[in-house]
Amino acid sequence: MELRQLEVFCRIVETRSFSKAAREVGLTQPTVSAHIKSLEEDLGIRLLDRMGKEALPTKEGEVLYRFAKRVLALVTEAKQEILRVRNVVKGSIKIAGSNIPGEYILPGLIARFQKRYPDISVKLEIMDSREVARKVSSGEFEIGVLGARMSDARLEYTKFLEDELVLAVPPDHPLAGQGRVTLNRLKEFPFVIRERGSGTRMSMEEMVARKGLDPDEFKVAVELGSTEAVKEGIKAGLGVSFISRRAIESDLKHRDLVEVGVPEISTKRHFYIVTHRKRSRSNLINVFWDYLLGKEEE
Amino acid sequence: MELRQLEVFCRIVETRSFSKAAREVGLTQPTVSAHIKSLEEDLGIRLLDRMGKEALPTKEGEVLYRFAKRVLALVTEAKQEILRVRNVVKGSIKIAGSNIPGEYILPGLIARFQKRYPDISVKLEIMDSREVARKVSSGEFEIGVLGARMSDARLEYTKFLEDELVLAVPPDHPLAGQGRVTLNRLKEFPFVIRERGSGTRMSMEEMVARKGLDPDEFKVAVELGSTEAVKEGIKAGLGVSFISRRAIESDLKHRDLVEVGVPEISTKRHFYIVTHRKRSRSNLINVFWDYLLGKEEE
DNA sequence: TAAAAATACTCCATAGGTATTTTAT
DNA sequence: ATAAAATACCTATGGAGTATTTTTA
Repeated sequence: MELRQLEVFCRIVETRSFSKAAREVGLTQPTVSAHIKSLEEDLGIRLLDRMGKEALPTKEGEVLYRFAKRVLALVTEAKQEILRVRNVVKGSIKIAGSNIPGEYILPGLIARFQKRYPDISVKLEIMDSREVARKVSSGEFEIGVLGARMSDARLEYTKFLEDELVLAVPPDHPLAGQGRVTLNRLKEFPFVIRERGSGTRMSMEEMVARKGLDPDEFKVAVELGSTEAVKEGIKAGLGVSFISRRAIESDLKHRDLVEVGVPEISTKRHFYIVTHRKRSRSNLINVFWDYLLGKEEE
Repeated sequence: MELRQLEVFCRIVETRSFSKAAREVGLTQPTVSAHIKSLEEDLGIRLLDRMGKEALPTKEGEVLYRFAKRVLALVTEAKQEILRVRNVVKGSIKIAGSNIPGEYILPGLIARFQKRYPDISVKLEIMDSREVARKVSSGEFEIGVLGARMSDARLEYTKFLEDELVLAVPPDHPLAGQGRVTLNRLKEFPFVIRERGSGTRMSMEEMVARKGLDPDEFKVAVELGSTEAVKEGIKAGLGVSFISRRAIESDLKHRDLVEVGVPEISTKRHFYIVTHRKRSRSNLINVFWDYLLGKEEE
């Protein structure tokens, strides 16, 4: 059974004529005859009584007609709905955000985004950068924002905002009064660091690696699973750490933490928007994507 | 857009794989790929994101999936319903009956028929024989019962019960005491006759025509549109008439009318079941048809 | 006779296949 | 390396046409 056949069939029932139906659907009469023959053979039942002047549906034909009309209407509706959905800016977006962007950057951006697009609901889930990458890669999330590129050929990264990793120490720390420190000297002090999978951790390791040093040369006092935990760890005197300036702005202001420069290394890093290379972006995601990048330029 | 394509598409969405879907619908993977390609080109939109390991529907694909499932379910339902309807003995039958069968024969038969098939509702419409033929010919009725064959190549007649036309006169009529009369003598008496289109009228005319007489040789006092009207006309002394024995049984018994024999002519006639030669008989009609002919044999 | 449907046929698009390549994990 | 999808290519079915015949009003 084919849709074209159903269309032809319906037209015949409506016009009571093969020839008229043929004209109306833009086919020739023999083609229409063939369609009906094929349909009747397919169902194993006579659908139309050809009564010379007019063709009338049999009992079974009447049943088919009712169903066929519904089927054809559904197909038409589906096509319209598909076209409509393409341009619609209404629905919901799921974003995977790593710790720093998810806690210090995205909430504000999303709040403003929702003011501009009140019909789009946004859901943000926070996890570490490795998870962000994994879940975008697997298709669970369409879009993510994270603090380091995770190597995965399926992923496409777009540079987002710039960030700076600051060496933060407690106010009573030996380095607190010095303002700056060499990398070599730093090795003497225990560190509080994030888990593997954290973008901050990765950026940190890259920074020292670029100077030819092995991250393992540094002393690790404790490994913690979130930015806030690391901050508290530093304040408690467990050690020092590189940490996003965005996460400790108020701490620096209140001198709960003190920044120490490390002139040898570049402490800049980027956040990235990550999407799946092979996944088509929905209209909604495009709107959000454009919004994020627009904000960056401001 | 074709139904096969929709089926393949749904299977891919469900299995998240072209190959698995291909196996499940009994096609090869390249064929499945081609179907999706064709569907996507047809709609002008990407429906599935091929993400290596798994294929996920796009936003538009999700919309199509929901519609496609409904369409396919409808088609399945339609097929089942068509098969079901073929064997069902439930529904309604419309019968066109001419005056004599409609008033004196069918009501009783239909009453017994409905006891045997309580799920079949029967509607009987009474009209003269010509109308019965016309309405079956035009397809308005599937079946009719009438008192004379109307020439119409589209119609198929099946002999039904036998009937007899009786020359009926009022009790005070000159012929009433004689028991029999010659055709020639009959020409002296005015007739009450049915309208053209009546089976009784046609049978009557055929009877005399078979004897080489012109029906116009008889005197027509008045032409009336129903059997009952003719009966009343005879009783009122307007004239005599040939009339179905079935219609005047009680009148003869009570001597409200008197039968006069006309030995020269055969007064037998048949009723007929009439259907359209080219119209397929529904199951219901077949059941009724069989019932009628079964009754006749009893 | 005129109009409608069926039939016969031709043509070609495409659904289907197999074999192979490309791509992604 | 393996598995999936895409591509290339071939075949045959059947959808579409034209021309004609058959049927019926």
